[in-house]
Amino acid sequence: MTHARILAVVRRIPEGRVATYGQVARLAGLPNQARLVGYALAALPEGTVVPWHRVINARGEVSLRRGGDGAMVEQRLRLEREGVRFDAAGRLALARYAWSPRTRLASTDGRP
DNA sequence: CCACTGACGAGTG
DNA sequence: GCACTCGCCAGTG
Repeated sequence: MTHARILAVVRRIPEGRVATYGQVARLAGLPNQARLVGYALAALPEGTVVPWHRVINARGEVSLRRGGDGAMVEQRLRLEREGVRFDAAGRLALARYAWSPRTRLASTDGRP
């Protein structure tokens, strides 16, 4: 199932890092299928343990969902709790928090 | 089987 | 940066 592949990738996102929908899709072997990632996360059964809050859109912001802004706020709070900072526009520095499968943890990079 | 929906992305003007 | 279009596909009724 495609959902399983997607979730497997999401589970690998380290704390304090984020990945875009498109990136997750690619890592899951599903290039150009970012929508599926969103769909897979939207269909998450309650109680499923995956860091869904670490998945954001390519603009570097938390995506709205059909349910309302409640969970959107929760997602942002969870990220801030992990050290991810948002600017006034509600966006985060993708160049700084974007996760690379090879980068792993360790380096807090952000500056060359 | 068909129509519609939806946490998106990249390209164009 | 904003508005619009097109591509892509699993679920649901």
